[in-house]
Amino acid sequence: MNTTANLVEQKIVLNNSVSVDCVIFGFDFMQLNVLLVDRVMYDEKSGKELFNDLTLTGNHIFEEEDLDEAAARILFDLTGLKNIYLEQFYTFGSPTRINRENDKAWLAANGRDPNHRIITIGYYSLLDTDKVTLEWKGRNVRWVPVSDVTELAFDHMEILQKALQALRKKLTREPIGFELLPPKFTLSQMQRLYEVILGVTLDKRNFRKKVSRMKYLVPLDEKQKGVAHKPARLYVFDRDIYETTKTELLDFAI
Amino acid sequence: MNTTANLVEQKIVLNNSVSVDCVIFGFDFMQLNVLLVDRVMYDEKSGKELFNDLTLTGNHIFEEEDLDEAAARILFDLTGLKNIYLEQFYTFGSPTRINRENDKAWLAANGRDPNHRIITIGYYSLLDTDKVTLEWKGRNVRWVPVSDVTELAFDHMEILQKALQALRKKLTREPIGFELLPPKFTLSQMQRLYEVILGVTLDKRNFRKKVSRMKYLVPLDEKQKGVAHKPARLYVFDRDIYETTKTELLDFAI
DNA sequence: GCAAAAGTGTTGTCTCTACACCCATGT
DNA sequence: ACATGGGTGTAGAGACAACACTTTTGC
Repeated sequence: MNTTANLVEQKIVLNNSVSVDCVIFGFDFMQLNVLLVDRVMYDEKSGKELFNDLTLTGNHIFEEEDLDEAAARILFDLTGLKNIYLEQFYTFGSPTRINRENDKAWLAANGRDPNHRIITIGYYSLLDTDKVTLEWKGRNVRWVPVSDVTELAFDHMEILQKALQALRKKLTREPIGFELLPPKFTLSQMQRLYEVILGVTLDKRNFRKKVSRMKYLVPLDEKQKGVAHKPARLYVFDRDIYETTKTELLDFAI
Repeated sequence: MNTTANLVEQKIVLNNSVSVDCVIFGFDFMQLNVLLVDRVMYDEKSGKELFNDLTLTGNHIFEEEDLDEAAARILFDLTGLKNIYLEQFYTFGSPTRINRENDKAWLAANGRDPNHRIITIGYYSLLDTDKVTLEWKGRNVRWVPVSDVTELAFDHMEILQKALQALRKKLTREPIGFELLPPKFTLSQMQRLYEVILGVTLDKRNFRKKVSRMKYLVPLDEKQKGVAHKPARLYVFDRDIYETTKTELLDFAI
């Protein structure tokens, strides 16, 4: 869904039947958030508010633009960040994607044909909420804790759920979380990251035992400073070691 | 890519920028095959063969048709089979997907604009080669062992590789292979299935130990008949037990 | 009786879960 | 001195890889 129409006018879009939707997850050590856009619709005559809800962030694809590039552009336009972890997870194209009255009314009011099907390619990304100054902060884009989201416009709730599922599956198999930690981090910070994103609690000793087997997690001779408790050892994530030692898990599950 | 143009004319297609490509894997206990379509192009004047290669199977999406339905229709048109395991795995939309001369010439000769980008949604499916009577058998659709495929038209080699990767990952985590076995099967047949599709060899005793922990694999009081060796016990896959006992693996990997 | 595939057990190593206390620092 | 999070070990259970011989059938 196009929620940033002002940007589209600058270039020729590929066509009006395909878009990219980004599920932008933000992690802040407290909770997992998702970036949502306010959608408000007023009655044309009375000016009365008809509804006020939220959508994911999306946009059209430009000519000469790869799908990944379109997703990265949407992310950049909203956050000013580049080179962020971004992954395609599913494409949504049911002919009945848009069938609620609110959604049809909103499209019609925004100059689009509510009966024209749009296929949208879903991407999710994961970034540090605190590193972002939202371009539209305080206006209509904001972070919402994922656990608070119960309803979204269009079929965006379904897209969000599928994105969350894909993110969690990925995080359990690959080290995609280290961009969210400081370059030097403590094991407690790392544990907290996994707990927040996976929505579980983990045993501290067992977590450390597991982690001590990850060769790409390099302990430093350096400790935290200025904390009112025993200072923790710092670690770094070594991508080179990860790339050279990683092994496919082809062992099949019960 | 549209390789079954005769079918498209019957209905209105959604638009000319989106298609579905199916990577149809066929298993036959000997090897893993993929269904490919011959693509031959002749010189207009001399009638000389310009090239002769292979493509995956694909088609446009009709109005009022869900993406999954489009993929199922392509599969049905080629094999006459319905209710086959089918899964969306990735969407390909690079602006430079089609940039080889052969591909451009072929599109132009088939009345399409070689510079018009088509985004294609990839599905893979998995079925029993022997259960299929190819609708176009002997004409231009045929099974090719996956290991023999080194080159395909367009970006279809990339699509095939990504499909194979997705299939293998899925097979290691979920019981998607039982449609390929007879309703009552032996453990050796099941082991062979995993070996062929994953491209590995497994230890018989360890395989059976693992399998004996899968409660949804129910041993019968019934044995093979008419085989010139010790007859094997037969098993059935119980989907109900699988659904009720399956558990998410959220344990994260090293 | 022979060919062909079925079926079975052990050992050593590793990983998992569950669980409770002392340590180093800032205030 | 106290509050705060850091850091550690064990035991029992289950899973893993490696490895070789006997059994049952059809011919």
